[in-house]
Amino acid sequence: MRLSTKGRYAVTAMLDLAIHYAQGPVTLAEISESQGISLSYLEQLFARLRKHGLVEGLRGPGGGYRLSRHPQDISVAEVITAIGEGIDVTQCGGSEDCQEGERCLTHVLWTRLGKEIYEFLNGITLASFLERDDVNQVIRRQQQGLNVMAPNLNKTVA
Amino acid sequence: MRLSTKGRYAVTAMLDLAIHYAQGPVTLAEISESQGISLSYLEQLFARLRKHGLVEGLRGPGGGYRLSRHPQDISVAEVITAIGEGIDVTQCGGSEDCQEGERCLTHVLWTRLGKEIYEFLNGITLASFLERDDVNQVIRRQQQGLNVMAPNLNKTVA
DNA sequence: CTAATAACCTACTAAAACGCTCAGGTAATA
DNA sequence: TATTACCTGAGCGTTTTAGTAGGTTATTAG
Repeated sequence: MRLSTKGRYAVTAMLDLAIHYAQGPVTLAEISESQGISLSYLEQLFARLRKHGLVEGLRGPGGGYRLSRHPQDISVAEVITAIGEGIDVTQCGGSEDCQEGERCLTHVLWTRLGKEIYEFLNGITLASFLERDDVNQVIRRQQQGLNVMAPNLNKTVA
Repeated sequence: MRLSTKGRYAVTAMLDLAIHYAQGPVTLAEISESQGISLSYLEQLFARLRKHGLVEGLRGPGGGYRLSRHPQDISVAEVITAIGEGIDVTQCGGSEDCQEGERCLTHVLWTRLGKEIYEFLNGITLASFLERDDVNQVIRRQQQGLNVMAPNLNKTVA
């Protein structure tokens, strides 16, 4: 479980897709401009998100990216682990071959904590996060006059 | 809120101190050997932990490091933020000067999530973590014949 | 059909962070 | 006074970060 700016980019970009979930695909150029992230960098991040089946890209004019699953079914943990491929491996090999000394203790302690953090983030879905009062307020303020998407998050789109 | 190997080192080292809390100071050399971390690197990490008032060093023969507060009163979040000084600052300055566009949205979204993660890790103290059944079992297995510290975690030491 | 669009792919790069080593301090205790 | 152990800083190789550059495919609007 690694956590850095890279993860922030990925999560906020995914939230962007979630916000416009009912309004068709979003281009990376739009995300790039609105969030101030380099386009090519976004492409690299989305390549990983695509490989992990979180998004799908539609080519050509009118194309862009959209979530391949419902915002309810994508957790923050999934997004973060998708972009951080070389996940933390503890020094003692990884699984079984450490039994003596405290090195094994270190291993147990950290994997326990890491698992806990993962479970926590896995409980937060894109939809659940956007539905929170304070978050929803900001989104609504940004979309004055536009279609508010929040109510649409709860029904499946054909 | 950043999370990497560096944080793992700090947290596991602090847990080490917590385990031996009732048994006097622990030298960095011991931690270095038992956990397989470079001594000088440990010294650098502990310099930061000390600056944040989490540990105190005792010089001279028989010296070492010990927690400056009770394991109950030190959270995992504190340890991680102590060693990661250059904490994540969002691009839009940090606080107030972003009001237009979605950049502000990004800001709000991530700080909200980051705060949540912090609160979660802040709820886990060194003591509470060590008291868990599965963790405690491993510790006990390591300390066969030695003084088991777990019961001591609940009472203050003079 | 054609031209514009936007995903997709590969390689490269400057800067930062990471993990560590080395060399030398300074302070406290036996 | 000698040992122990904290403390500091400089430097170094590697990895990650964040971004650039330049291309190719696929799709669609005109």
